[in-house]
Amino acid sequence: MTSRKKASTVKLEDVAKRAKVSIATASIVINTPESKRVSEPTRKRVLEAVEALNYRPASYAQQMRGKNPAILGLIIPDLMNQFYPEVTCGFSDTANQLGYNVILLNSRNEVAQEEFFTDTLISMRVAGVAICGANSENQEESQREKALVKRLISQGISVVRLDRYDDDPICPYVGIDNYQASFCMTEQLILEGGHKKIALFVPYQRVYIQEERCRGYRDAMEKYGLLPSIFETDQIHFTDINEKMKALFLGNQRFTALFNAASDIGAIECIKQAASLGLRVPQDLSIAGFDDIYLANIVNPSLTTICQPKYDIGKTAMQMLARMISNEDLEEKNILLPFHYIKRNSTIAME
Amino acid sequence: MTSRKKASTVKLEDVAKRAKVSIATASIVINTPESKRVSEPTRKRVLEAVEALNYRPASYAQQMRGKNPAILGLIIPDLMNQFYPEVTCGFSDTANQLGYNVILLNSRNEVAQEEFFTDTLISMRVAGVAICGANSENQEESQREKALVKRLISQGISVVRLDRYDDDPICPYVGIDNYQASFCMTEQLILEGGHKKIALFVPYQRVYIQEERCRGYRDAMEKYGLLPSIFETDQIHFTDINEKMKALFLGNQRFTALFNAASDIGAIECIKQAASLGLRVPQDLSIAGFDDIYLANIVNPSLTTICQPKYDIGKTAMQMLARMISNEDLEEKNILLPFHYIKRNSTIAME
DNA sequence: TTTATTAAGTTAAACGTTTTATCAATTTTA
DNA sequence: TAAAATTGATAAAACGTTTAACTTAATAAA
Repeated sequence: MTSRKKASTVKLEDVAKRAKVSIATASIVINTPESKRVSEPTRKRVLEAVEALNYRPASYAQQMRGKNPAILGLIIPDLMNQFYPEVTCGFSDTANQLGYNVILLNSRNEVAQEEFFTDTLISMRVAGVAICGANSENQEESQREKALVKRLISQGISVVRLDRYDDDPICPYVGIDNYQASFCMTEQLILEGGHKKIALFVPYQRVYIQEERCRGYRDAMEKYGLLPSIFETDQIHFTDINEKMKALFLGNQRFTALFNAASDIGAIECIKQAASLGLRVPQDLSIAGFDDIYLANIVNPSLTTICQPKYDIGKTAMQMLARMISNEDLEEKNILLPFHYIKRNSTIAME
Repeated sequence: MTSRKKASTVKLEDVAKRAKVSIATASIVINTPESKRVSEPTRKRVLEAVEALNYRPASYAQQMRGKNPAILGLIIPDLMNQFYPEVTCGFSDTANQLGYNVILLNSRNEVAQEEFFTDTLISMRVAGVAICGANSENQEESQREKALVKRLISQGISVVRLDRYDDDPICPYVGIDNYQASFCMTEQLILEGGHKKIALFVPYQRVYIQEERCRGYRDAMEKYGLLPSIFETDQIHFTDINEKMKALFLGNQRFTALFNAASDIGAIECIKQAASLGLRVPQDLSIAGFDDIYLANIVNPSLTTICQPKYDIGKTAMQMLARMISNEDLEEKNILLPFHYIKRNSTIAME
């Protein structure tokens, strides 16, 4: 990066000169409109100068004087994934309403990027950070990610976690009850679809929320005396989906339903693979996903899934962050928002 | 917004104290690693203190000293529209690579929001702004939007425009040649599809790029001696699409092709409406869109369209902005990136 | 008249960092 | 030995804004 010279902009001094008053007076006019300390004609002259020069106080100088910056960081793993623009919207719309600005940081699922961003955010002395962590590849990355959150907190920056959380909560989080959601979907497949052999697909990276989904599935199956069957799959590049599906749905095991608890994206990939294997969805095989991205309703057949309140997750995280920043104590440290089971055409329903 | 107190963070003074040196020395160690002005043991003590306290210089103080901020603004109309996350990615990935951070501002297609954002960005003294303007409802809004760009420029802030541009260029822009793209699509429908009666749908808001698309369509039609038929439609809520389609494709005019030049989103809506009217696409009616959003390839039938290089538009805008900020003069003020005609299943092809 | 009070402003310090100028101590050169 | 140069560190100013403390002049109260 080439070094850059600061562009000169209009400053309070210019306003004061034009209005023929001291800098202090100009500042008072601008900051305390109700103050009686300035006569009407003087106030008018200052405001005219502000208007004429289009003056806006430099926020860096205000910040130096002790004002907390109205800047927040939002770290997300992948803006191209349909899930995140909606979360981002919820977060940033709410932030704007509350008078904050948002620095968007797209980590591309790399912890190293997140670490770099963290340094930047500390430098900026942002008021708060919302983070939706990268898909950690392994234990070491998970640790680095945790360290990074702790580093932010140790610098006096408020942090909330989005969507993904942890069994060892180092900061508040906002998400849904993944256990309940997974339990609910499994139960629906059993009761509504009449399935007895249901396979669960989860990613190799067993982050905490994925474990929760496994647990929900397992408990639901056991509640109805059915045998849980959990399979780890490549949910990033889908390299082994085809092979696993062939074994499960064409072999002699004859599963009748597939719950891809990792994501809708993955479930849609499963629908594609089913077609290539000559399986009809949902007649031969019911497929369910998780997230309810926009695509879920477009794809053919449309996808039965768990709807996560994406916009609300972003919105709630922002509201939470605002409260943390102004040191209100949170009545509840973690917030689980309601989810919805959405029945579409990729699963059968018994009459 | 409640007033907020600044959180205390570790400062250079703390580092200096811990290392038992002056603030100046600490600063020198941190900023000029190659400098010979500090002895090895001293340097080591300082770096240890930095490490121990996890010190990062406050960027607002650096900014006050004259360093240009590494912050840019990106104003987009609607993050929920699939088009923009991709542009945003291209922009912000490139920005991060060049050492900049990006404030994302989602105007929700409201000029008033854009004006508010502009104030904020001026306050922050950002180095540059990339703006993709709101869909102006009328002439007055268009003017306000232009005024806002001029205001930024007058404050010494570099500005580029994305995707949407103008006949009166007040700043550089990045996009595609909408005239050529529209001409190309129309010509393909004529030559490849053998169509003679092709309807063009454009939005009521005739922004400049929409005019360009009209012009391209018209010229292509006239080149082959065909009659242009341009229809203004509600491309926001699609309230009159159904009615217009009924008239054109079920009436006695018998158009055989529809080019929705406004967007893919609109074209996909047209496909839906065609189905509800009992028209088969593409057998009864060919439909083409504009943008090539992700959905275009998912929808059934998949959509023939013009592919805009979304990621590259963002990336190129960022590179341009970087050059403007460092005062390199641009060899070309405006950049039109290549587009592609993409044939899919929503249009017929003669053998 | 003298003394408070009020009105309408101004001065100057502070915020955290960088950098220029300065200084003291040491080493080199004449 | 004295002068000059070098080394290693520091003091202080500057950046743009806010604000507590202060000033001056006019007015009101005693």
